[in-house]
Amino acid sequence: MTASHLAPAIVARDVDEAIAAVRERGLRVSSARRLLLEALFAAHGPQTAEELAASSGSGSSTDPASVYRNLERLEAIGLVRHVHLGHGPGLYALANSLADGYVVCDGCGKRVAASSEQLERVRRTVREEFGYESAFSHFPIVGLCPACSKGAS
Amino acid sequence: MTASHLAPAIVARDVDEAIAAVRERGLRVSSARRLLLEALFAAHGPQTAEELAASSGSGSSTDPASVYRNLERLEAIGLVRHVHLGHGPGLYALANSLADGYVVCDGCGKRVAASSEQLERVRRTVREEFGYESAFSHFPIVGLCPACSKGAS
DNA sequence: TTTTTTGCAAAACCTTTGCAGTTGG
DNA sequence: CCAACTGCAAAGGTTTTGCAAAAAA
Repeated sequence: MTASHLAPAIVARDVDEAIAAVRERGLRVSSARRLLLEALFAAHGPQTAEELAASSGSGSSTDPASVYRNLERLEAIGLVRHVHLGHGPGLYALANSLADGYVVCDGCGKRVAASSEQLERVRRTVREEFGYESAFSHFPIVGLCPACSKGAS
Repeated sequence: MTASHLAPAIVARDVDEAIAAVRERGLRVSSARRLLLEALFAAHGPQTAEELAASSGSGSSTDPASVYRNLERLEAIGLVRHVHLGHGPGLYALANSLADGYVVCDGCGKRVAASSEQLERVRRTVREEFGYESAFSHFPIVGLCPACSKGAS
């Protein structure tokens, strides 16, 4: 319903469940992988690969190349997703912790995570108007927040 | 109404009007600038900086650095806008030729330019649901087109 | 003449790739 | 043991920046 050509999202409650899912798909559980999963579970919002690399390991961080490769593989199996909320690097999160969508203010940069209920009406309107099954989890809805709208003409 | 923190869009019907606008804002009319404007007027859809650099000048192309600097300046005064329709480089177009929004299919990549009338209802729904004045001219609406929706479960 | 703009070169930034060595199963 | 995975180094693609020379006003 929110899907696409991506692998269906895997729901993993904790690192152990995620590790089990990784093993189930025939991937190995290396320590870099485990550390990345821990970093993803510890994260509060979507993170850059660099941030995840830094928090993968206490002191010693995982090499960025491995982080990118692992994010790619975990995304391929449906455990991870990434978003682009602006001009910077992509942001990664566990598929089941990623908001259904994001709304960002073009004026002040404020980001709001949108619930599936809030998005339902937007999706319906898009469906009726364009015939597309839309999702706002890869690119956000961009606009002006109430405060910034007032400032503009 | 579709605006943001960006300069209001300048409407220029042809290269001469654009050049006049450039001069009015105190910018100079160099030949690189003129060639870029010609390329923008000749373009059929939004173009990458590289494409614009290549079509700026017959045989001799303008240096990419100058193209980027000029696109930035022209965007700052409201003559140009840019869009991100996917993972590639940004796409640039004259502000008054850019569609009000874009809808792209996550499955087959098909891109549809959306009219302001079609987007009006989407914008209203977003306004009611989130209080934001949204625009889909910087990031597109992403989803599955009718054909690709059928293919998916 | 003064200020803007250009081209070139170099760097910055984010991400991917090749490869030889290591590790998980 | 063997395939998968790692770190390192190098490269790729896009965009930015510094600077001296050239061009616009």
